[in-house]
Amino acid sequence: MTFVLVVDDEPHIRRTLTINLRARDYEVEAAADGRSALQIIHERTPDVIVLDLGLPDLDGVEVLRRLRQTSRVPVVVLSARHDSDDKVEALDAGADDYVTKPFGMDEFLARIRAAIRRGASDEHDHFVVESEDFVLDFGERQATGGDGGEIRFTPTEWRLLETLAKKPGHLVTHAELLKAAWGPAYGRELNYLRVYANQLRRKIEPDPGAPVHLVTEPGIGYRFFV
Amino acid sequence: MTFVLVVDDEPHIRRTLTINLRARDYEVEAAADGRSALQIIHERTPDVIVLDLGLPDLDGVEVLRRLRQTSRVPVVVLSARHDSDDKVEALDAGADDYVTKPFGMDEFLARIRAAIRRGASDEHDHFVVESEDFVLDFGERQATGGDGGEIRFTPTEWRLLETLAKKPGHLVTHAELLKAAWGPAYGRELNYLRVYANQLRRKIEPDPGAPVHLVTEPGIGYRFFV
DNA sequence: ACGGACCTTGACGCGATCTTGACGGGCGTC
DNA sequence: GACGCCCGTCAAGATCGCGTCAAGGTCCGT
Repeated sequence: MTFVLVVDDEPHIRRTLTINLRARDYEVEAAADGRSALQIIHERTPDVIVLDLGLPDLDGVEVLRRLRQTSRVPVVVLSARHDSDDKVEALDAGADDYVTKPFGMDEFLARIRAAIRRGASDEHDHFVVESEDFVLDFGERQATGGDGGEIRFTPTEWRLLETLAKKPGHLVTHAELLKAAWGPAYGRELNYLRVYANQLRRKIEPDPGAPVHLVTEPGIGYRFFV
Repeated sequence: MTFVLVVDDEPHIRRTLTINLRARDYEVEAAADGRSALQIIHERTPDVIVLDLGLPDLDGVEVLRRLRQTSRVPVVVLSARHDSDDKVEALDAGADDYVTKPFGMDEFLARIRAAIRRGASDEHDHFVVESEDFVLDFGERQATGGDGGEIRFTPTEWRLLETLAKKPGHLVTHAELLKAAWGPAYGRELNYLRVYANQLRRKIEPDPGAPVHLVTEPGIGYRFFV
């Protein structure tokens, strides 16, 4: 089921969008302000987010920026403002699309479909990785050790592990990992990677001193083996 | 350099967009009809495509459909029609964004940036060189010997090998190799090359004393044979 | 305000890698 | 045959990248 998050402070709009989306068999959750939106996103990443710019607490663009630190979820921005500068700002902050109120429902739904289609490419969200030493369930965000005990990961550790596990056996460069786990603004903080690679190894490697799952490719990046 | 393809039958629009994009340091190519657009795409995939719907030969939506059978390149559709149905059709055919003429250049450029940002899903060049004695996978940075065992190369060795392997059979001069592997400041450190050519031969030549893959051209440079 | 979980940042040691200089051999020229 | 040029070979020292650790700092919920 495709999961859509609608963020708008006007109850009327929230209601209209929710009803129309539910009628198309989307699973919809609604938030009235930025904080609760970020909260929901943290708990469960939506497949697409509909975001109004004029929010009571945080600015919509600010929500977008924070979101983009950690995620690539498609975001369709909604706004009453026709001002071109606002559009530019939102798009550069990481919005995928910008729809001006008032808008036709058909067009809106088509843009949502387009956004979901794009997002679907890199998120095989519900996949599970199993090995002798651990089971990683990326759909449920849950990990089990070889002895059956739960392994706990921090959000950043999990994001790293996920981008590595998406391409088992393949080289993933430093830059790719930093972008995926910390956001597009990070590119040179190699020490972060060293610290986290270390932490991951302690949790998934039988012998962290001689890693077999998380292998480093000197000067380039890392490689994950199931 | 980011490569943008502009497809529009109106010379005036083509010119305006090309000039504005080039001013932002994009590499731009323009096509006036659908067939030549598909031709260009076939030769070299752009990072983003700007596509007008009203083309003289093929319909824009048709171009989009054919394109989407083979590629996921971001496409920004341009149209004079405000009609909602057209938007829906284009978006469902695979467009990433839909901009209605007339539009502000700032907004247009922001949408282009957004499209490029999404499309940049860091896939590296995936060229592979195979011979009896080894397989070199430059996308994965992985090398296998004739016996199936892994061959390990240091970062500098890879850079050298890559610049040589890009032109199999062709002469590559000392200066080219030094610039590619060590940077533009290096040009006279021939001894580096000797040391590394030596190391490479030990790893890829069946008989390092009589090299067949990495051949030296006295006084000029080296030549790589598959 | 307090405490805990998490993220950031700097320092340090070790091993791999790079740099540098020296030496010897093949080849052509004088 | 002697010399110079260019290349291959080797090994020692310098440097770099990585793993490791621990001390703040930040953000959150209680």
